[in-house]
Amino acid sequence: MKWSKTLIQTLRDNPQDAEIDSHKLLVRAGIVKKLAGGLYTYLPLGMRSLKKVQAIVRDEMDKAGALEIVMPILQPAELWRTTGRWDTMGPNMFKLKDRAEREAALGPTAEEEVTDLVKSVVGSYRQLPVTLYQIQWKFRDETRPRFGLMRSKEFLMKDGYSFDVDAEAADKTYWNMYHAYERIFARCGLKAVPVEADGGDMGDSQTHEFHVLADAGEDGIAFCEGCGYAANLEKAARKADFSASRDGASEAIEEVETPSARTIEEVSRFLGLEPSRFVKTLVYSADGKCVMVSVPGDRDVNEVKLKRFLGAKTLELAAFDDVLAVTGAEAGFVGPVSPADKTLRILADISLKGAFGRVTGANKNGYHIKNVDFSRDVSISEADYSDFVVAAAGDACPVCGKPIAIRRGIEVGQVFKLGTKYTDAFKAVYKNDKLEEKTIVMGCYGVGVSRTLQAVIEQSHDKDGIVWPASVSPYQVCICLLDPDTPEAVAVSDALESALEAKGIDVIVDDRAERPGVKFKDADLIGFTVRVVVGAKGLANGGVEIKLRSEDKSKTRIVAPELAADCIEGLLRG
RNA sequence: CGGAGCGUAGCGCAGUCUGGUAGCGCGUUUGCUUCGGGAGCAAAAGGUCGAGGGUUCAAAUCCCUCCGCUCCGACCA
Repeated sequence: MKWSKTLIQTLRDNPQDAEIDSHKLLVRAGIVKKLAGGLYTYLPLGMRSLKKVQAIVRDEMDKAGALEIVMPILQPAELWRTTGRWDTMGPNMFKLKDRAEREAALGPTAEEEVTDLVKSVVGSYRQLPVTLYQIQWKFRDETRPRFGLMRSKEFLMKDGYSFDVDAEAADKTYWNMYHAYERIFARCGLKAVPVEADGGDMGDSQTHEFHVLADAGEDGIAFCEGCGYAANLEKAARKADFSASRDGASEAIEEVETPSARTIEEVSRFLGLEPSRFVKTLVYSADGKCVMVSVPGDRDVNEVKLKRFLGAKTLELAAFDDVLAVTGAEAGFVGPVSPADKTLRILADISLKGAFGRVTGANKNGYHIKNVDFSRDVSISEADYSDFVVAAAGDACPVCGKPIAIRRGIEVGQVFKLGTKYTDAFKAVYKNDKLEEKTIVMGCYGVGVSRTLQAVIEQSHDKDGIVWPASVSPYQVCICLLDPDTPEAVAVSDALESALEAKGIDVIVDDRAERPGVKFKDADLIGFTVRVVVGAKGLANGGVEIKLRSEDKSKTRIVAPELAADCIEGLLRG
């Protein structure tokens, strides 16, 4: 392909609406162009890379035994009402009506659609297991689209769904997909790490997210250098540290006036004590019923853990009036010691078990209590002490006890055991060899294809631009033809282009009437894996100049034109 | 949805406070000179100043309403 025949627009300046490097580079290199917030056009270069990511995903899914299909983006509302998600997904779905007032949604995912399909097609254990997948545009009405392709309203996703006879078979399928995912991301040139995650509304389901570590990532991940434990912060557990709980002696309770000091920060400054001496107490409404939870003053409540512990469908901070009613005080002065409502269930973080010498709210506006002893002053049942805080750097790893670190990650994929949540709702059953009806056991597997593209850039760029891995580079080779008016140079370039194409290597020839500097800058910005310079000066020196984008200028190889194609092939292979 | 900022040529911006001819850099087009890391000179094209309304002799500028974009937060099977 000749540069002059394609459509490439590069920009010198960073777009004013881009924040992170990969987003700036996507735009500057002419990979994508924004149409509106969260909506992007893939320009010719971007389309090429996107197709390469798709091809890798498709290849690995096929090798793993999955079958490709395509399902409609426009999904009837009835499907979603069957599982109740028409309402629970609520505003995250783009909903619309046709001229006959029939409701539908632009698919944000396709569990309902695929389960409905399988229910009608599969009836026998002989047809199982089966895994179906599609690479299809998905739509989510994000409250805040961000960072280019990282969180957009419309994005390309590979979504796969497995159907097995029982949990044991589903487990095998799960790990089969897990390993396929490891290969997919490795082939895209990404270092993606699988991390344990919370199953959310799916209950106790097992799930792993695949994360690309990057400061720009939106998710927090707890890591243990010691044993390799990795978990999403929503899920990450810790070995509770009791040391801070038991310093000092247990003294008599003492009420102190703390007017207008509500936050831990304010009260600790007011009383001149470390935040860790305090107990932070919040009142939540779980499925409409109030519950109180206490955690160390320097920690945050992990609502996902709390919700899971309670088995609640909904969990939110209790309304102002409810807090007053159950505790007798306004938020800021509540505590676990004798709240107004004697039937109020009180939970506390495991690290507070047996703790004394603590400061809590007094359930009386303007007052706190000192010297609280949890085993003496607080009425919490044994079972209601659990892990309710967000893991933090330095916490003890739940597996090996070494201190954990917190990193940021971009979630590029997730594998998930769904159990029978959807097959129950749709009554998707099969008959076993004894003619008994059994419910199909499901799993689902997602790859954010467009997000993966950006994750590659986020993980692989330098000050000059993108550094594409060969597998997803829009063109693997860029020939900078410095003298497009010199027949000898053109002949060398054309011959090399043909030789590379004959080897199945895609190549773009920069044949523009631009100065060398412009071509070098653009080649670096777009980041083609291999750069070849064909110019009169080089040819006089004995050949063409070949270098990897990832290499320094000093590594440039000068190679005779007839040997160049083989040399490049070798570089791309490895 | 709450808080903050922004909207002027394809891109990046100045001009707005203090109303009076719409500007700069990059890019684009043409010509000449250049030519190994974003060249120089000369000429040119390109704008409903986000939209609508109001005030005024006069509005990019002041007032009102709306729309869009970005960031922080909440949210995220």
